[in-house]
Amino acid sequence: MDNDLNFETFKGLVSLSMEDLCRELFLGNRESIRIKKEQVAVRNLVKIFNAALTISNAKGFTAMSLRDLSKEAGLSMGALYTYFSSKEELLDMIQRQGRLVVKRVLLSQINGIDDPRNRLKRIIQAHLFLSEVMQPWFYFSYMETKNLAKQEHKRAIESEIFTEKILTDIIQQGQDAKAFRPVQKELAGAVIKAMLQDWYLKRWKYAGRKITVEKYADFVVDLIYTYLAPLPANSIPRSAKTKHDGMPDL
Amino acid sequence: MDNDLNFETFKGLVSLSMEDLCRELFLGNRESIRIKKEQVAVRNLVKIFNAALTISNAKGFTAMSLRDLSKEAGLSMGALYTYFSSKEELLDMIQRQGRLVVKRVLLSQINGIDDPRNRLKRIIQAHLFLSEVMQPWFYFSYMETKNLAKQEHKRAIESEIFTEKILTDIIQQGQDAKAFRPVQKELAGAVIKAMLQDWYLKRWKYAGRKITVEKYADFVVDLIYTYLAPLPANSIPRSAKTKHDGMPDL
DNA sequence: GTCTATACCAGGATAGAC
DNA sequence: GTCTATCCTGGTATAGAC
Repeated sequence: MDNDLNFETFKGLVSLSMEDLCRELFLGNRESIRIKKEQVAVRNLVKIFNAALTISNAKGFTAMSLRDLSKEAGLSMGALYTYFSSKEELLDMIQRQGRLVVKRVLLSQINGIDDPRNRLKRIIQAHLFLSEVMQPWFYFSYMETKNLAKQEHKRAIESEIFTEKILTDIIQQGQDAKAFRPVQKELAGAVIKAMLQDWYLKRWKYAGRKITVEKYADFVVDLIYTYLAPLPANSIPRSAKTKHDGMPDL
Repeated sequence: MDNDLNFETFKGLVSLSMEDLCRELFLGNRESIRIKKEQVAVRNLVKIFNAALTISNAKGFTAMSLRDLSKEAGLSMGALYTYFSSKEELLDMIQRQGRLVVKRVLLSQINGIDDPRNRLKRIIQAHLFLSEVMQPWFYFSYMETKNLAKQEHKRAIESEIFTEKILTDIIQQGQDAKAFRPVQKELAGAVIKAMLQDWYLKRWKYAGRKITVEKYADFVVDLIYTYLAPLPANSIPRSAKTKHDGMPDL
């Protein structure tokens, strides 16, 4: 039994129901939310965020009117504006909460795992499982980044870079320990990230093919283990042309 | 010298300047464009499409007003409407022209290459080089698919599946010929596609790191060759758990 | 805390002069 | 072929009753 994580276990470890997320969001944004009773506020925030994510992910946040939102959430326009002061603030709240949770969960999941192979496997599994549980949030964050104002936009990019750096650091660590062969870690990190993102961006496709998140995780881990496996001592280099060429990593 | 393609050669082979693309689009849409003189029409279409792609890719097609577009293109609102009859039609035109070119170029590029390894390399290179030349179109197509009406939306998805099927067919062919080891070709195709898409979706990132499209292509080809390489006869399977398990491919 | 009614503006679209 | 002026809908946001 190695350091494997399965999806059910993961779900048990993290509390990420819409209600949990909205409660945390409420507690972290009390100043800007006019409603003071936690019960009421959380109940309505759940309705608002569910509706906002559903509509936005179907036709885009810009195309979602607040009249749409009001109808879908079952609250009047006036009520909506007691939870946020502008449409833009609603956008920011969703993005901020998403980033907060991602950072916390990813870090906690790799904490204490030292072996590079296990660490790499775990971060891949954790990212995929997390994006499965919070699929609408991840999809939304990705698609609506461009609609953020400068400040929040910058934070979104930092968050993206942060995740990627976890990956490249692990690869570096594995190369130092000779557990991985020398490859361009920067590109390797980028394409792993691309594969992780594809899971939540194309979920309809994978669902239609009955591919579970665990199967996808196994596949990605296998692919990347194969690529990073040290060469047997007597073997011919797999590619003379494209192996590590000393290009400086960022 | 194998069947390699470099980016300069590719650009010489295909005619894909904005003017070429707009001329083809004009000739293919004469009914719906009120302007009849080719010279005038093509000149203005270039302005319109450049402006539309620039603004849309910065803040989204929905968020782009026709007043924005009019200003950026240097044409009046009235003039714009002689080239398309509604904002939605403009969207459809961009998407249709994009799909048309992608299909034609990809098929022509792999035509005549029979060896599965070379064929796989070529399709990866061709897709990356094409998306490099037409980056704004690719980015736009990806991001604005959800804004399409039902019919066009369906076509966009078909086009996506089409590209992926080229990949999985090549993998199948390579497996039949024992040039590739048995893997889940459906998942392999999906993640290759994800890597190809990352190139045009995150171009700012790669540009900032001074990674050229050729370097990226080499990296992806190397990664996937390594993964698909047949196992040496006496070796231990790389992963007992995740190798091909007879899951039906779609 | 929540609703209804309304202000006000920006959006897509078009008519008709040139 | 192109522009300006204008129409009208539907958007965000708020005031004030309950």
